[in-house]
Amino acid sequence: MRILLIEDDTTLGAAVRDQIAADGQSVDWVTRLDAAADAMSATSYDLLLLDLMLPDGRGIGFLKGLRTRGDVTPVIILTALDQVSDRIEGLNAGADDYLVKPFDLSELSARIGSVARRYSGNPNPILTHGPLDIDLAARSVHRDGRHVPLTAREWALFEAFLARPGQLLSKAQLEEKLYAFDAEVESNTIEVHVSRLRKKLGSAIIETERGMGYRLGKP
Amino acid sequence: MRILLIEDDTTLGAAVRDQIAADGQSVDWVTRLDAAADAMSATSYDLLLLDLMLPDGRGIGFLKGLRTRGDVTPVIILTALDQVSDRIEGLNAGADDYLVKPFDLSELSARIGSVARRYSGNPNPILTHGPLDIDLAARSVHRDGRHVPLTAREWALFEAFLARPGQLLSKAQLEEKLYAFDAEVESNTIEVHVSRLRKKLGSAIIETERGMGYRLGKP
DNA sequence: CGAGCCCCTTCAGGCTGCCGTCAGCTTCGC
DNA sequence: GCGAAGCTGACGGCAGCCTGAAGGGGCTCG
Repeated sequence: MRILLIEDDTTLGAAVRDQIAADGQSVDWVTRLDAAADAMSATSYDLLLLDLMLPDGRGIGFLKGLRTRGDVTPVIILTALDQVSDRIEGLNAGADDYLVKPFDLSELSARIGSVARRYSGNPNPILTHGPLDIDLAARSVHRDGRHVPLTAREWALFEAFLARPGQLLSKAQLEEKLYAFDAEVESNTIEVHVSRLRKKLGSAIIETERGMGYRLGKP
Repeated sequence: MRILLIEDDTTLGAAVRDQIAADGQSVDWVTRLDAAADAMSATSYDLLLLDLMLPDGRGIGFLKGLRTRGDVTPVIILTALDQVSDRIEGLNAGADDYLVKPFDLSELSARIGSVARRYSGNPNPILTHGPLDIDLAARSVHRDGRHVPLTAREWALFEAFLARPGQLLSKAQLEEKLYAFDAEVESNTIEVHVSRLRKKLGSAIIETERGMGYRLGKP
């Protein structure tokens, strides 16, 4: 698999390059967007690792440009900006995943592997939970074999439950998971999203513990 | 798991403390390095969360001091400095992980869980008490392997007993624990809830000390 | 640049079941 | 055996939850 790394921080870049190489992949490393464009016209890559803050522009624009030209090469965003808005912007721009710096190199390997599997035809690991088949990497859920589309918030909420199966999660905890550290929510948003998840995935999927919170139901 | 939080920002500190508590861990929070040293000489902790910039010195020095004295308590660094040099310095000084502010509280939980697992091997600590298996984080109780659902009040009461095993707790103390300061309870609410707990968990679980209060029974 | 669409948040009305209260009974200490 | 303290079944009120609907913001497409 050929990977193009676009990162201007030389220390981090070298570390990432070495990690990928150690995983047995082939890497090209550039530090500017124009160099990235050159490299991509010369070679076809299977995956881009894209820093968002670069000397000659923001990576978001570069990514949007790619997608509007119909390029579907998988992209993982590397960013120090860990505002939720930036992640959402990145994903909306067509990124497949993101990593917030600083990150573990092993985590990087895992995400690369996940994206690679998604595009290589090898099936991702599928969780099954009752009538549900969940592909975490592809962010897709099937209910009785039928694909159920989830919105961003719904997926985030569902993921929070999947991460701690059977554990009780208070509304406060779920809000922390869905919103930024400082975000203020002053209504029953969580209830509404839980309600929508139940409607889509089945009413038994999430159990209510009155006065305490919610938990993932038994399969 | 006992966690010591060393952080001088009161807003962030309170948020972190609440998150950890919500995860079912026990937290002590200090704002200075000398207070941290005091706390550590008084108690043994399973994990330190260490801010690097503190009113009475840099956390790095504190951490190095710990390690040279042979202390191997896991340390997660919390820092606003997201320079690579600082991370490397922190890790070289003997930190096990780091979090760059601002960070998601859920991410904090994940890292704590990861360190905890690395050092204990258990995903969630399970207390056993006679026929009961208690998972504080998940807020679940199993009796002879069967899940016993508790309501909010029942859980709060049960937690109060678990926090002080074997210790006598007066009805007044329990009321304080269950209700806000200004609470007015003018009946036998505690008796009723104790009765309900006994019915669910077994009659031996809570012993009555006539005229004095209640205590958790022996396993 | 405007229209249309989708998603998210907010709100309100309705419902469920938890909790506090009470009463009658049991247990305990003396 | 007597009084006080504790136990527990029953029940109504209301806090907490559910959900349909509406409004607004952002994105896409023409």
